[in-house]
Amino acid sequence: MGNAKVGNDKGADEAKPAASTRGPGRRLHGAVAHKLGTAILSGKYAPGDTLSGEVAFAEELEISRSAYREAVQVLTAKGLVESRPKAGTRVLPRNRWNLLDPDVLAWAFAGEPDVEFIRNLFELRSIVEPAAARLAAERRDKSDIKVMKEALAAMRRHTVATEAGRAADRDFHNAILRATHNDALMALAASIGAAVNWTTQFKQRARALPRNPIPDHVRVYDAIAAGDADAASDAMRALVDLALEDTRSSMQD
Amino acid sequence: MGNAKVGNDKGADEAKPAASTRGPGRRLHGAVAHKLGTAILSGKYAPGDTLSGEVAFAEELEISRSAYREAVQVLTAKGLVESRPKAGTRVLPRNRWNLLDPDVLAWAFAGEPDVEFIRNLFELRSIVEPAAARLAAERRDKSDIKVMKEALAAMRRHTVATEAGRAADRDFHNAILRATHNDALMALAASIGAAVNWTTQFKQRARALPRNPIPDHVRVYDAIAAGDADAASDAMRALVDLALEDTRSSMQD
DNA sequence: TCTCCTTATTACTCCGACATATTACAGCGA
DNA sequence: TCGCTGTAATATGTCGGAGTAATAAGGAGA
Repeated sequence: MGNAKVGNDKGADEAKPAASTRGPGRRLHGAVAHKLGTAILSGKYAPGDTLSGEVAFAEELEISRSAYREAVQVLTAKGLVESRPKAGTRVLPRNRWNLLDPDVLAWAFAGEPDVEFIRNLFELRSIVEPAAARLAAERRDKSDIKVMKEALAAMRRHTVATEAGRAADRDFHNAILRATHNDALMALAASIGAAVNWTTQFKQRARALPRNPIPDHVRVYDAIAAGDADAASDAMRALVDLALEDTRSSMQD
Repeated sequence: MGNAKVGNDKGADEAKPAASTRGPGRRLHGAVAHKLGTAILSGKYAPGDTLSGEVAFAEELEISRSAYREAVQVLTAKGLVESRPKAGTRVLPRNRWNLLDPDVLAWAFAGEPDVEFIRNLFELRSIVEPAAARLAAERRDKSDIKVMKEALAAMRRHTVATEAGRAADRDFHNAILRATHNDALMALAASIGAAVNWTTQFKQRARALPRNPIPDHVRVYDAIAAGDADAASDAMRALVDLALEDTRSSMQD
């Protein structure tokens, strides 16, 4: 069989390979992609910067070149970097980034998120969500309403101060997007849901829940359930505007 | 130096490694990702299906496991597939796909695109673009107007029948998104631009340019240049509605 | 019937080498 | 001196194989 041991014997007391967060179900290259992604989004590597060569960087991270390359492929797929022979791997300009990608959003909010970017996300919400609520009011079926009702009940039960409550909030908004029966809009749900989640988390970080969000949500729900498109659109617009106001006031401190 | 030849000697007359489209600047794993991506988007591999194991599939494609794995990482990053030990690599349900990702959109339009999906994309356009035109009218600066003016001139010069004309059309819409000075909206530009491009290509495939799109664009441009937000929004809404109508009529044949 | 454990399968990680593409420079010619 | 062309250096790209770890499935026991 051969006793030639060539595998990864990283030494008996080398501890662990630096990849900080690495639970089960979280692969090594995924952890590295997360590490590099947050580094880029936080500005540690600016657009135009060239990363150290594969060999050097992989060695620095104490991982194999294969794992490093697979991580870079992920970043490339999301438009963050570009690799060319001889030229190296360099960070692309910001307008090439897929900012709506759920992972990229997660990386953006991993550190201290840009205030201007949060404003932009709310502007996107204020465009998409009222229109989505209008369509949902026109097209929702019984099961859509059921999901929204349950999400609303869960929000009431847990409040948005808990993780379960925020998940219910996300579910509520996702249910509206799904009720439009439009795949393209549903794809935005992941992005918008992420924005909803992290911004609410930010709101309550600053001050303890400045306002009860339940009534706003109930108004949206009632309008959609009643099939009143105009009312649904208006109610959702009011909800987003109020959420933006709360978030803005808690960020200006 | 050793004469032990172990590298990739694919035989003298093996032709090429099956990866069909593979130009310079187009890596092997990129080509494989494209191949698999189009296969998934076209429905050749349905959600829930399990791909053959790494070894078997890589062998079938006549590429190394490394290249195959890097391609799969790309698909994973875009939410198309998920890999787990023992379970294999399986196609995720459609609602997990990042349908707004430019590459995914390209793969979706590589074959015969779903008519319903095109309708959904137009619905997204009819939500986002009028709102974007409104913001652009409020925030545009001189350079924004300049870019739009040039794109419009290029459209007039080449007509949308040519590739250069379609590129100008895309540039025009991108310029509007960019004039909002909102990063999140600009990220949508890539997706919407792709939709604009392929749908116009489809329109003229069926019938030779049913209507001159220039006047619609001029109305939008004038309103934005004049800073009239309401007019810009209305003009853009009309433009998208007319484009949808043209596309729909050319698809129903 | 249910839970726990064992086992087999599959993806995951590592390694070292060779191939290829692209940049940068040097030499040459106009 | 300027511009072009061919050559060499270098980093990414690709390859094959070996060994590890995680998980789903099946079997043993309660």
